[in-house]
Amino acid sequence: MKVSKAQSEANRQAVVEAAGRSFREHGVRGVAVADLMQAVGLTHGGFYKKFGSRDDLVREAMARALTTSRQRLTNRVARATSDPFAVLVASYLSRGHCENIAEGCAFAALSPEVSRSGDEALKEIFSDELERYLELVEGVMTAEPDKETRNRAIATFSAMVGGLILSRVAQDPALAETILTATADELLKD
Amino acid sequence: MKVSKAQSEANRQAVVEAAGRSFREHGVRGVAVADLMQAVGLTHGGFYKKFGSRDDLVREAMARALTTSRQRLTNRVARATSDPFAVLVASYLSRGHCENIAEGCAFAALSPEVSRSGDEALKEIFSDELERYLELVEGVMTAEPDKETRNRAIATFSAMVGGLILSRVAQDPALAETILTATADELLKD
DNA sequence: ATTATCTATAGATCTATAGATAATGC
DNA sequence: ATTATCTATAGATCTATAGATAATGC
Repeated sequence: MKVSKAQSEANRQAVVEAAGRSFREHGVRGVAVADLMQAVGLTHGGFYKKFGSRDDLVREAMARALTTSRQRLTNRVARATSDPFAVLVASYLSRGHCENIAEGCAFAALSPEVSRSGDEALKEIFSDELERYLELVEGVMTAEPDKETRNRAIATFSAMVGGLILSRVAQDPALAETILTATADELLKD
Repeated sequence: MKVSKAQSEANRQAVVEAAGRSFREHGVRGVAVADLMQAVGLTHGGFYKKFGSRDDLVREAMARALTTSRQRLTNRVARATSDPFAVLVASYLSRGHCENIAEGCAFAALSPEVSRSGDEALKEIFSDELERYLELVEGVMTAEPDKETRNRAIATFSAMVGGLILSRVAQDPALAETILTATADELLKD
């Protein structure tokens, strides 16, 4: 029954990753501790030896999910050969991102739920990461940002997040696709 | 204990309205049937004489919330003296709307939660209303819409919804305000 | 007589804890 | 000996139903 210390830590990390995916896919309230432990092949009893509370896991999983997605975006932009801004917008407003909510942007998946959370620390995590996402967009737009650049970065990220969310609401696949492309095209216009 | 037929119907409508507000404020999963009945001054036992199921109420309350918000927007735009598009954008991306989630746009409050719902009829309600909201934006932009107008309407509504959602995530009031104004300014620029 | 609402409760689900079990690590 | 995990369960909460109660409406 017992496993090595290294395996136990690996199990813990697996729970954090499974939680990040499940919370995005089913909502923070839509996942039970037992589900997460089962996803990693454990029973629910051991959960509280790994985490102080369910809320602790929510915070850890969301912080990880947000930084991972941001770093993935950063890497894609860095690898871009021609227009980094176009790569940023296109990879965010892509069909793959729209359909893969479990590994996608946590802002698009969970912002409303987090906004109304009573967990102030969780809201701080989202709020702090929002600043970093905005800095990322800003940095992609220009090497020497000014106030006008920042405002454009904010408007850009608003459209990206809103476009992804609305695309997921549209039941007609053609409309879902149009929302992604129309929003991206408008951002790349000016 | 018993009330008149008219009063009973009034109670039913009050439950639908309280549900619309509570679902937007606390999330669809964050509200219990007993809470809603209590908000109207009733006990939870009578709920199932008024509604077939909790899911039935969710659909009815969300359909009502979406059409009510849309009609309110339509009225404001119709009453606009100069620039209807500016009125549309400014009233959606306003501090009042940001702070009043209970009576605000259900797309901004609940889209992600509805997108992952297993209730196909609920998703159809959101999807169908999305089309009507897009038609509203389109109609405000021009009297004779073409494909390019529609794409701009889509991109506009994406930015509106995303801006409102991100403004609610920002914990710093100054950033919350900047997200609203920067997104609105960018939409009014071209 | 009918019925809108109330009280009470069954059954399901979830978080968190307690104590048992068995493999690790000194 | 320590401890990672398991089984079992307490306590809370939620949906839905059953039957009682009392006011409406024929």
